[in-house]
Amino acid sequence: MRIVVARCIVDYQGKLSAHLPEARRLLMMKADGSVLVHADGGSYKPLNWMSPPCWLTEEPPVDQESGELTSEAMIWVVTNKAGETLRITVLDIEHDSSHELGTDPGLVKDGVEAHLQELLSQRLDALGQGWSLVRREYPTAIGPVDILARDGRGQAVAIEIKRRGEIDGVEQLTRYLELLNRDSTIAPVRGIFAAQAIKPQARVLATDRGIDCVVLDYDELRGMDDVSARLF
Amino acid sequence: MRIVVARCIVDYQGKLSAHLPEARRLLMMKADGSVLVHADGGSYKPLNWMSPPCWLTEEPPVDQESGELTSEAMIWVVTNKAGETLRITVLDIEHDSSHELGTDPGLVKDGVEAHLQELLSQRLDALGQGWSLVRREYPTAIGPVDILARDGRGQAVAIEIKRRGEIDGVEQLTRYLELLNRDSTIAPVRGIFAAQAIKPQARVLATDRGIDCVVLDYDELRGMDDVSARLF
DNA sequence: CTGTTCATCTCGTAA
DNA sequence: TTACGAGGTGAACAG
Repeated sequence: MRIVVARCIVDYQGKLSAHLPEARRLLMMKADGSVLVHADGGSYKPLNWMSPPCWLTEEPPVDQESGELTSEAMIWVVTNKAGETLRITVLDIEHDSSHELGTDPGLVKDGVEAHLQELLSQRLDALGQGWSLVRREYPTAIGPVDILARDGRGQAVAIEIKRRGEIDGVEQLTRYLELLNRDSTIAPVRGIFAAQAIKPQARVLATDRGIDCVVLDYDELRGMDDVSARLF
Repeated sequence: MRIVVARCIVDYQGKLSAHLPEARRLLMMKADGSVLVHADGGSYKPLNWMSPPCWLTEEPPVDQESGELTSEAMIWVVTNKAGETLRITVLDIEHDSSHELGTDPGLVKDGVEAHLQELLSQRLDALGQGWSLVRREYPTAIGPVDILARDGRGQAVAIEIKRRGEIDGVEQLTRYLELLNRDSTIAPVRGIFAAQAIKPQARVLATDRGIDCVVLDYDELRGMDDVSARLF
């Protein structure tokens, strides 16, 4: 990885056009050819970048009109297969170093949506007494339903789980319910939209369609003994 | 901005748990307190990070069990208001430098959805003869429709514009049409789904619902003289 | 290979 | 401040 701190001008031409006026920035060239342009603020997203696979070439600092050499140190041009280009005009370099990092062993995660699904499928009693799991990832023609269960009265229930409950999730569950209710062997099927947090508009849409909303508490699901409130 | 290249172990505890085993990585500390941990590959997303506002403190390298100093150089602890923490155990430092970058003038973009909407509203003649704009961002109870227009026969048309036409865009337009068609002053309203590219499944769903699909050509809309083909 | 879904999404913008 | 939608979304996973 090569790290450069320099005054620079950056132009991206591709899916859109983007231009960065002259300023001092951090330029990161990774081993896979990708390039990142970072400012001293903002979050993890670079101001501008080129994703791999891509290739970096260096253009001589020739003025496009006069054809003469300019005072600029160099122009880096990064291109990918789709023809998108990132042009970095480097005006002066404050720091330049290269480092051998090797391949990274990678990130280990815990607590994503898959875990919520696993937990809830094991704790259907959190939804009410007598609930039973039919199966996780219950297949339909348009994709798998997160959980198919039966409630205390034996009626089929399709459960869609999200970390954050937004309108898209309600649409998704609606499509599943429409399909499942055509299947006479399990119809009628009702829906539950379960998430760690549910946006108001998503709740309104769900309610309008007769879908129940449930807010999941990760810690409560994880705790084996204490489920503070039955939902049904 | 401080740039450090070092062997390190990283642990994040917050919205989820994440762990990075020991390896050599680039650590970026920005002026706003945010920290990024980058490997020499992957795209622009860091392996691990903490977004601002947050604060970095340094812990002495004390072993948690024995209470004695360990051989580790130091532990950086980054915390935010929500109590999420990023702990970086720095084992040895290969590079360490600080740079004054100043505030960045920022990015200038061109070619996003807003431009498409602006262009199309000015070039409704690209859809057919005699079309007229009612208004952009036509308000409904569930949000504004991108464009409301009238076609050559005076019928109302709701146009939803996306850069990439996917299934949720069709769902969105469907909801608008349902609402608009309850309004007797403008009903019947038909729909047009306009995008630079439309995914096959989105096209199927749109067609099934009687919504016309239009592929927008950015350059063609921008050009004043030449509209190669009328769409209706 | 395409298509779909998740994300510590990030980021803008409007109410 | 919060809520919502777009993104050069990226990244993982299934078909």
